[in-house]
Amino acid sequence: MARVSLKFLASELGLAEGTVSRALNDYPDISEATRTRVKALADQYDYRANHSARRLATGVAEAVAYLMPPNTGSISEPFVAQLLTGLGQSLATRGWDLLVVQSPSAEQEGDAIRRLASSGKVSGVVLSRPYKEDARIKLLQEVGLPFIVHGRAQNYADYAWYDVDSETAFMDAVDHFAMLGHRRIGFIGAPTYYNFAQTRLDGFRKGLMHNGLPADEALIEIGEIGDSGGERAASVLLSSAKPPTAILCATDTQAIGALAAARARNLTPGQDISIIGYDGLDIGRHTNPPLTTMAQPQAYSGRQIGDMLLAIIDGGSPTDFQELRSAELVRRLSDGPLRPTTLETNIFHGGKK
Amino acid sequence: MARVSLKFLASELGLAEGTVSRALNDYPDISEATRTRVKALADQYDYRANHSARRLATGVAEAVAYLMPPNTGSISEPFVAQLLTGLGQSLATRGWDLLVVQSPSAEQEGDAIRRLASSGKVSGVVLSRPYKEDARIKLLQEVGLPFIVHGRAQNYADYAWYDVDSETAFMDAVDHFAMLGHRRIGFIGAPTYYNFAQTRLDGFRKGLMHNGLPADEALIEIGEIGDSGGERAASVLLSSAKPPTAILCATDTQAIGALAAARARNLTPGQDISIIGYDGLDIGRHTNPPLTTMAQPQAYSGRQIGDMLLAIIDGGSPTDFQELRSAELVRRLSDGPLRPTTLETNIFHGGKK
DNA sequence: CTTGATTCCGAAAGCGCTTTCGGAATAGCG
DNA sequence: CGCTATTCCGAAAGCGCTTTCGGAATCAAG
Repeated sequence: MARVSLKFLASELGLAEGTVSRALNDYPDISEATRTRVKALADQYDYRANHSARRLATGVAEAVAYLMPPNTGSISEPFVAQLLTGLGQSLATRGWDLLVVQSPSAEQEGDAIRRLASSGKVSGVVLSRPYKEDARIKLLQEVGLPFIVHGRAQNYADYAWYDVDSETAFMDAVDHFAMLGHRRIGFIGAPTYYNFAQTRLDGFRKGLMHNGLPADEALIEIGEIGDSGGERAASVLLSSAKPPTAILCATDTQAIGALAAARARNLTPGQDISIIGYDGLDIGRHTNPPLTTMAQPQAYSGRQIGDMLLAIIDGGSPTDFQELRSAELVRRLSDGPLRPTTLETNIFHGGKK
Repeated sequence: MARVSLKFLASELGLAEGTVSRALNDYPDISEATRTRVKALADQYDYRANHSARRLATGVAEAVAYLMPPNTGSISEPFVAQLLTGLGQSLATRGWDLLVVQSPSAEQEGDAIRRLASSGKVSGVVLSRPYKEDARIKLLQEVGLPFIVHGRAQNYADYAWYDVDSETAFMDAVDHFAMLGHRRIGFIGAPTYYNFAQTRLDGFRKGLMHNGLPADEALIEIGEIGDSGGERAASVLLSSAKPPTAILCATDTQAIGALAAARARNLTPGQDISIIGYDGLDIGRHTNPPLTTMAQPQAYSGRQIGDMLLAIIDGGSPTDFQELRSAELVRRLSDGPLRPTTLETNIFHGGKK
């Protein structure tokens, strides 16, 4: 079944190429009769306009790129597939394509973006997991490529983004811990060049303040994203002189690692120590114990982000497309009220010393 | 920074467009002097050939599509991101693009493929998770689009594929269980329209035979992919009159669900009952208890698949690219030797009845 | 039946690039 | 120094589609 061209259809129909094209694209200056005649034959031959030719002629790429976050790997990517699915659905409503682009290293992301812009391959870009100061955002603005950020950078006034309010979520989580009686609350964060990491840390600090708790820097530990990062950070926290009785983690995967670290010390999470994560990963239901977490609504985020990007490409003002969703606490079994355990008494001794 | 065209470069250099093009593409009939002159200016203007125009002129798409498996969602997709990363790396060596395409439903996948083929958007396709009888494969062959299958369908003689030998893996797993003394071994499978599901079931059966164990259909339960499917299937198995003492699961996510089902019955996996999964998901290290699994080497599968597909597109014979890797048992804590527990005695009673 | 409006389609000019072909300029040779 | 071989570049023809423009045919109105 060889590829059929416009020219072929035209000759077959005894029409000019231009006429066939206009018929197919529903131009008003084509009679209903020939329009249906043309479309029928096109269907019959399963004709599909060559995309490159179409793009060349119209000048619109009809495609969008998703910039794959660098350092992709490990458990932390369950959301990538979900996001791509949603994005794809959104684009499919127009028959647009979804490109996945990645750069070999973080340094070369600028090149990748520049290449995208100057090759005209795509009409828009989705950027994930921005840094605090994100050069990519500035670059996208410079080259004038429409884009939307999944997350926010430190200043987020003048571009489009879709984000979850993790700052509030972390304040709420501290409230939750405080309500359970915890006063020594630890925090496992991610590298703060990621803006989300900074935001969550800020939320944690505000939460402490809001509950009249002292900010003890010794209770804050930064680790890599992922379970092993969380495990290491939790080990540090738990082996300190005055370990926390509750730990808040910047990501679920870190929290999962923290659970392991706690158990390795014969502490039962949910009883001897409380641990809460953030993300709402499904897998948290099956950890030991099931992980309490702040779930972000990511089911339809892909679709939403796609729709927003398309609107911007259509000429919408980026600043009209800034959407902040909120996360909600999903209680499972890794948190619980403060109770005087061996750990606690140790702490009290320490405190009295 | 407006987009710069060949024409602009040509006029700027006082050369003909064709000459500039050939200089850029390293044609031998261009003097070294002008070649460097041209390239310098191109660099200066950050020139990048318009891809659509180039594709139109050369006729090669310089892009490859990944067909996103339908029903994507839940935990089962950690590998998608990994695969895409690897694929992208492979394609990047040539500057080719990676398209992600999905169809709204399984029925419409044929249309999606036909559209891909007749629009000339891509020069090749990666197909994941084939069905036993996979119409998509036949279709791809008909339309003459180069492709490679990640996995295999029932007959797999005449196309390219990259797969892991799960049949042998499942035989090995049965051996393992038998060595631990188990004789009532259950199996939780996936829907057998997926060929991998059939393969694994076959491996299980062969394993039983190899160990002289009877094939008891009551010990085989098919469930959906995913944790809840596994949980349901395990519940059925465990609440039967003669429950198994060991369960083999077609996927890790099902096994994770099975762990939950066992614990819900106050059975401790690894002691009262043995459970083994397949996939080697990282997350298995954090389940309760950590999941013993047969790990497939998927770290570089994406790169490998990409390289194979490119070779085929270059004219290689698809049948020269069929690669079978093997999985290996990763013992964690969800399996153990058969021991007479409450469960066992129940079984013996049942058996004597 | 003529005139001005409409309706519908053909023709042609690109979109930005590649690639073939031929010819001018240069080099190599006796 | 004349002649053939090379080297290097210009010109032009597409690739398959879109879109503007103008004109032929049809229509309604006078």
